[in-house]
Amino acid sequence: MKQVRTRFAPSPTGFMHVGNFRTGLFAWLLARHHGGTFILRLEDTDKKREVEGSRQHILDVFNMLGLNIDEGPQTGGSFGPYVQSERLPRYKEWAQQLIDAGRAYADPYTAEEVQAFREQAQKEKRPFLYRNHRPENPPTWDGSQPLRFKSEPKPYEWRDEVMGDLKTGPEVIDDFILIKSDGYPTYNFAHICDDADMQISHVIRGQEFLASVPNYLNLYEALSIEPPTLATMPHILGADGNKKLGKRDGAKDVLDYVREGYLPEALVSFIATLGWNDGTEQEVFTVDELVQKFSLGRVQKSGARFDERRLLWVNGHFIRETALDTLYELSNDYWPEEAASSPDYYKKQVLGLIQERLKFLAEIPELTRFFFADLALNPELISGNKQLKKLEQAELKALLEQAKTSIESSDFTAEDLQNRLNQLLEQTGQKPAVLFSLIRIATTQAPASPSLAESMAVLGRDTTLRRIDMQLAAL
RNA sequence: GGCCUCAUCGUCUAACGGUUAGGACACCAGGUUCUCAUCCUGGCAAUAGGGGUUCGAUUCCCCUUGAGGUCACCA
Repeated sequence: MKQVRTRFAPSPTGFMHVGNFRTGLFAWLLARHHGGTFILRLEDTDKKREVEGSRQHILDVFNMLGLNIDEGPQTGGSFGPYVQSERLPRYKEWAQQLIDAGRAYADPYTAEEVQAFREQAQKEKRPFLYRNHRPENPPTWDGSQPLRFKSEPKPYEWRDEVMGDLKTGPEVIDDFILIKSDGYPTYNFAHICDDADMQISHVIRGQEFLASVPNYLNLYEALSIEPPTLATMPHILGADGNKKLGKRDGAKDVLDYVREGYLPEALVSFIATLGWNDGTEQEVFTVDELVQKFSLGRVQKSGARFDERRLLWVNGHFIRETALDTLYELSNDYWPEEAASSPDYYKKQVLGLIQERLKFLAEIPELTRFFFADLALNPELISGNKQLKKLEQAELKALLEQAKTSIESSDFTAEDLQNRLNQLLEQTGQKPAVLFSLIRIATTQAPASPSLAESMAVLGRDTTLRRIDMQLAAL
């Protein structure tokens, strides 16, 4: 089997969303699965749309999600340059080959004239075909006009690794532009040349290119290039509606998820299983498992809706699976301001207590703030508690006093505290829902917290008793 | 409008032509000595419609419907 070389070829026109990224991920997985090479190529032939910083952004995404690039703008490689704007002379050579063979010609029309043809076709409800207006004696191409491909319309049948066997008639083949009047090649031309020059074995791309494939096949023939294996990915759709996921309708930057504390492995597992599965009932995958099991044949043909709730679950799953020490390292940027002066061992204990209820790391502050600072007394926690609101203030106060007495003499290990809490249940005859809620509210002033004994053990004697006193004073 | 693609629970999906159509997320109910979670148990919920082929169709074929893509000097 020939060497597998896949590429991801984004244009640097802004951030990368989940839909874009998945195409890159699948190309990467395919290369890794076959022990091949993964190439990043920047398609920056539209200078008007280029966005400053996109190039770095794309590299950041791959870097942060742990997808290493074998050849690319930053890494280099023996088929460079890997930026299309630096390959202009090469496209001229390919173009000359077509001109010499009589398969390319200068477009003599103005943009307005072509637009008029287009509108005419639209009015007549016909698809627009430039070749219906192909000039009989085109001028010599001097670079100031667009250079067009002289197509040879014919039917095609080809195999797509995802979509299966496809076929079209000659009516979809047209004379598309190879080189624009600004001297830059179009995607349609440049990617064909580059894929050939870079010996790409598999082209993986989105469904929006499916309709253009026959044109590409026509061009491959004209250039005597053996076409690579083609694989078309269905679109990822936005959460609501059926529209392809796009920047306009609020698709989020992949790096935003990273910033919010979604773990790289969770993002990779989730995105990979959006339109791919291994045929078993396995729901989450490590990167190694994906590399081992990935195949284009099991990629879904239909579009998949992006459901953030599932991502949330996958991420929570990975957070719970992660060793505490590792999770603590990852949590570094997410602690609340109040924790600034707290020692590592303390923060790590806190993290251990909230690990199983953490969905993404940016939740750490709201889940842990009371471990680092006394929160203001919140009377609604008691008045709104369906057990506690039934009791008189005096009863609550007496109960809390009694609890304090017992807790005061604890050594503040979680075990001892739990024993004392159990004794208090017997002594007071109260239900846990009453006694524990009261103490929990007093010591945390938070609507939710980890289990009581463990929380108090981490908070320590001074803080626990101080907060109980503050609550007593308010009752 | 032409051409192309797609179609299983709300969502992601599984099912050599033979299954009570399976799993997961979400949701609902119960359990785990307090809250929020985790975990466990149970529940709700799907083959778009119509024709064929076949002993038998989610699966193969045709039509309809619906959704998406494309018809750029954007990719």
